[in-house]
Amino acid sequence: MERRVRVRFAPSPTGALHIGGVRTALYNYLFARQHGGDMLLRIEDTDSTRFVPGAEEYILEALDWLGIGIDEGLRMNNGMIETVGSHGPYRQSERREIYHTYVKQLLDSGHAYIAFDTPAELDAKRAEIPNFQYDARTRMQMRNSLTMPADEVQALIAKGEKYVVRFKVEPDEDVHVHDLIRGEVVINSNILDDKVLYKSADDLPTYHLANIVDDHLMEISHVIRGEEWLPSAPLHVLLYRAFGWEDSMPEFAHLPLLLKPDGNGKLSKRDGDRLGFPVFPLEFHNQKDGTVSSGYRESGYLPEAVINFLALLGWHGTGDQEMYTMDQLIKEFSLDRVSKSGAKFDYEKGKWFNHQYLQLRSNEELAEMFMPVLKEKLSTIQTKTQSQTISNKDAVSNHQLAKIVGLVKDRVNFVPELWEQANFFFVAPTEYDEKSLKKRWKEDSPRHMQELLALLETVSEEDWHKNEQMVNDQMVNTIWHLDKVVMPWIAEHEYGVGIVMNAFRICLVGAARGPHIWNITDILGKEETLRRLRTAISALQ
RNA sequence: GGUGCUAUCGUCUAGUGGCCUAGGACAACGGCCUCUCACGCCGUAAACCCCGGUUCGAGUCCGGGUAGCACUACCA
Repeated sequence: MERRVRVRFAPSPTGALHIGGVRTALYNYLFARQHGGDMLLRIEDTDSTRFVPGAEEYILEALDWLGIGIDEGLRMNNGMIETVGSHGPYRQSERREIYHTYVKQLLDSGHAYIAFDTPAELDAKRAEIPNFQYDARTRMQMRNSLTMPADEVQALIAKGEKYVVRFKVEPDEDVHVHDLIRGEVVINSNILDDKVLYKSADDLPTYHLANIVDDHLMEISHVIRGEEWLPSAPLHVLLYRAFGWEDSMPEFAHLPLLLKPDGNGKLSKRDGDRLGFPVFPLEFHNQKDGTVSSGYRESGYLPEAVINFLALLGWHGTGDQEMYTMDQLIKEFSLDRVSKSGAKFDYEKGKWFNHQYLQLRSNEELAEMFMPVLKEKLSTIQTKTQSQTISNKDAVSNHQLAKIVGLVKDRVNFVPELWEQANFFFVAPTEYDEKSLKKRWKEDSPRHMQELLALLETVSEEDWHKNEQMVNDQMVNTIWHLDKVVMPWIAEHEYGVGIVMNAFRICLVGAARGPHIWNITDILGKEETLRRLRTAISALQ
């Protein structure tokens, strides 16, 4: 019988969603879509002490931004959280009643017991016995319903004494876990401890119990999660068995971890701060500890680039293809092509992906994304210099901005970088790059510029922007009218083309950089070009 | 310490016993293009953790080392 594919992403609202978690969500999503199944989102908030306000919204918004769609459970819809599906509630904190039933079932069937040991007592035990483990060897020395008379247990509970329910792990049994990525994993139950399943202190189960109960009730067919869960997978198998659900137990797939780019170990929040790149999809303001974490979205990343980048960190298709759309990923993804070993987070590759996807966007789209950045930059300059340097009237038209963006986009990886590449279009140079001057500003340059100024003054406003496209050998060459004016003049006086043009460039840009000079003069216009020329001539005497 | 997982260029990876003189991509380096800086294009350098075994033949299978990582909570 073919079981309907139902997978879930079950984050904990303890802060911003880590990029590794995003990848787990992505793989779940790809798997669900490929099999025409359901992608669920469930919130695992069974640790009341670690709850962070806003984390849930953050997680849902991040997935929404990335295009990782949710079919059931909690999801974001136009900025509002909505719940869909008939297997709810989808927040574990709202499922207390359900867990009570199953805790009782385990207690009644003898698969679990009640324990009263306080944290302090447990600590003492750990200090006393090296490698202490609460299990078959030690549980009879502890304060629990296995060692105490039933009426005493009832009395303590009635008194309001805090207790936990522990899973009774049978010793010396080889537990087999079939993993879709790693094959058969066998672990002896002796190394498992009697895990806490439920704590009366906050009337909530722990992850292990809630996870099994929910996956069963929500009819999850495949559990795709990080490798850090592999060691507890045998416990989960035992739990399914204790409930009598082994026949409908989901399949497991444990994903390799995302590692630090330098050194070793799991990628952590700290690494982002330390190495200067985001480890979260969106910027997050943690209300609990007041920290702010940078995000991919705010850093100028395109969601499709983040998806592509993440997809290839631990998975690879059959060929040499690197660029994948979400639809292609859905088609090509397969768990047996997921690597077994951890992947160091290659931030440089991420930048490259963003560059690729940026080039695929239209100039108009990029201009729209760049507009807020531009406005902000211009306003800070304006306040700093009392608007002396703003040369381009007040507003830049969308059309004009798209044109500018088109000239420089191939040299940036991120939208905000457009400013560094295009700032001279909006602000006249106030100083001239020393290195460029040293190399390109010659003794004759002031005289050359003087003559060039005179020459350019003769060009009509109309001719200034004129150009024609020459097509030959599939190459499109733009011949500008100004080119036809200036080049003969250079040739006639036997000036060096490089010498004149570079000096001219410095006058307009302030440095030896930027797109083709006639593109610059076109955008700047005659008036502004000549003004910058005059300013430079007097400044660089 | 215990248990488990993993091991190909600096990084992500292709490789499922002969197609491997180990392929691609990022990064690095060099060249070309060019009025500049970039982009782009072309090229260079760069890896099978070690030791055994199986086999006519091993990066690929097996065993043992070694190393890295994860887990070892009334966290998830």
